[in-house]
Amino acid sequence: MADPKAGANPLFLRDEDLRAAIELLFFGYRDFTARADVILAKQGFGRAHHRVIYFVGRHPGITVSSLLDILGITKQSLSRVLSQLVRENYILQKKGTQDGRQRLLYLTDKGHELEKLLTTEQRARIAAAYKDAGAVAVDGFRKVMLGIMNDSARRRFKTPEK
Amino acid sequence: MADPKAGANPLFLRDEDLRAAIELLFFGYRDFTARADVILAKQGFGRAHHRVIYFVGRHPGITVSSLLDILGITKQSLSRVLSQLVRENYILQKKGTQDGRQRLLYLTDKGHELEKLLTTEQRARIAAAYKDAGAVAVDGFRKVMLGIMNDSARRRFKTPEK
DNA sequence: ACGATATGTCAACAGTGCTGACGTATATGG
DNA sequence: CCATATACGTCAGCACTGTTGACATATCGT
Repeated sequence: MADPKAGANPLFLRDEDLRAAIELLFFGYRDFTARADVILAKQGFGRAHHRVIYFVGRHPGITVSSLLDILGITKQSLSRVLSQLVRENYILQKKGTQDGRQRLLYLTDKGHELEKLLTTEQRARIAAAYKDAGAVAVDGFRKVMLGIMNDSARRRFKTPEK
Repeated sequence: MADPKAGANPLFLRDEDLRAAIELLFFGYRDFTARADVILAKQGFGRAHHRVIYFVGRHPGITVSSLLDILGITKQSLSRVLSQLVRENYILQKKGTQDGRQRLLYLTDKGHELEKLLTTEQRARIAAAYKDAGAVAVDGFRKVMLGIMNDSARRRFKTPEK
């Protein structure tokens, strides 16, 4: 694009720029998830399984309700994939010690293995894109993505959760 | 197991940074599409309908096979939503003049209306995020998203296609 | 003891991918 | 002109994932 979109007039957003952004998100997200989808299909799993595996790996001991908050789906939808993952020994449930109603979720070794298999390619893809783009671009990417998401999701990134 | 972060990655890319990127994409994309999904649901449509509406609006006169290339789905999947959109008068098909086998796709007025309704909020969301982030960040966002997507998709952005 | 909360489950339905199998119209090369 | 390839459409069936609605059980807190 030989167009002066930056510089003197940085806030002037043409329709073309907005359309481009929509498409960057569409193609980027599609290609980002495509490889993992293939691996999942071979195991009889889908993207929902991946998300559960991912976030349980990310937050060991997470409760079912926290996981529901993160995923933004109904408990019935989660139950379908979660119970399958527990049954097939990818995820372990432990009764909460403070609150016995809770079922704390952990990856088993088998679960860790699958998580690694699934996200290795995704991490490599991100790492390569980050490296090519450079540190300043990475910071810009973060800023824009944070701006796109809802407040509730943005808060996850603002407050260090560990 | 608890901490494989620093060390392996050049350019200071910690495991934490890569995980954050994965989550930025997940939450960003999820929230980006959520509002449009609600509007679509009210019409008995889904995200697939939106994509068809969007890309036909973007490329008036596009052929079915080009649309298939862009969407990356099978013709049977496309047919289901496309024939519905044609039947309900959102999209118009014209027989190709050079090649009579082709069915060139156009939005009807009704189609344009729906497209506008669907993407107005998305554009506003992008515009707000872009404004907050600033021109430098926008450029970085573009760079990273281009780096994440596959070559074939990236080419759509490199070569100005109109 | 009682109401609220955390979780699980059964059932039905919708949307959107997929594969496989055909069918028609049109273009193109020999 | 004919044979083959291409563009498009469609029927059928299956899988995954989201939804709503209705219940059920265990546990917590008062």
